[in-house]
Amino acid sequence: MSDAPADDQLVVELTDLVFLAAGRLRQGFNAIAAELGLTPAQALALVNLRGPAPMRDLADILSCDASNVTGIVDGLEKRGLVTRRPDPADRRVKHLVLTTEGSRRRDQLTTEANARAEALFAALGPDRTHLRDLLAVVAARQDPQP
Amino acid sequence: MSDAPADDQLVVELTDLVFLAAGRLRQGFNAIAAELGLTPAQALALVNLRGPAPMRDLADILSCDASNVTGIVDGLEKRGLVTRRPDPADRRVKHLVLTTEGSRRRDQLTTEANARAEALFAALGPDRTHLRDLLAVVAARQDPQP
DNA sequence: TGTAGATACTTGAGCAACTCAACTATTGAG
DNA sequence: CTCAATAGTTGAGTTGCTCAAGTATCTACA
Repeated sequence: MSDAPADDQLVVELTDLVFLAAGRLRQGFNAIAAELGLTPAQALALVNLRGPAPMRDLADILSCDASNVTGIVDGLEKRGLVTRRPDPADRRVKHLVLTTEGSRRRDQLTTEANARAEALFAALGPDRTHLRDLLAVVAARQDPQP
Repeated sequence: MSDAPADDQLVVELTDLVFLAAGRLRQGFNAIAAELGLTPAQALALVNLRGPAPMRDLADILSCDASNVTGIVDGLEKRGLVTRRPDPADRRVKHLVLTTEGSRRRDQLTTEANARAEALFAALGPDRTHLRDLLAVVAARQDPQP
């Protein structure tokens, strides 16, 4: 059995550091979103819109209620970044399609967010692959506790 | 110069993994908070209350507006977990003091949250120290971009 | 075919968590 | 003594979310 208090301390440190890194990344993302006139949720939806896809799919990706997506997409549509296109094969479904401007804004968002992330991880140098591998092990765990 | 597209891909992976790990940790924390009848913000405030401290300090720790703390502490006080004690030396200040029940609930929260975090990081084995060291490098960076 | 149950989306009510501006009470510095 | 700064509160407003209910449509099966 290993040293329990030291173990505890390590887990606390890990938790704090993960939250800190995520916080920096999110803060950067939100700042760019704001520059582009988007709320964080709208920006998050936008970067997850590649091809045309039903609204339901977006709700699944964002793992939130469908009614939430309605509001977020309303905002994107009002800004002319996205349109709802009815699916002829299933008239319940509306596909979300990026407009030209929406596509442009989405690319800008991902590019700039990536640049910020790049800057954040730059200090690691080649160890970045190592960090990824370690985090991948954590990610591979099934959701613990019901 | 290194391979730009591959670099980009790595940064995207790192970003996703950090968000995923943070998401799991937060989800676990919020679940425990809910079990204890606390909202996430209340739980976060509670774990950051050690000794008696001015409300201002808590606002700084949580890096949020002072008026936000007022509401959160109202909730904790209504649940009997915390009391406001006026500072005799500076009558503008109110110190937040944990009640016995508040202390108990706080310990429970930290203990259980730690157990969940422990479970999340368990798959790493001894590599946990390595992960911490890498994340510490990231954390050491000054906030990039103004 | 007809109908019962599932599914996609919307609407409305409501809550949590936040910010900002304005206010009161108090303190500290000149 | 006065004036700017600070601690805390209040109220208005926003965002992001959930849940319940409703409409329209689809699917399966008896």
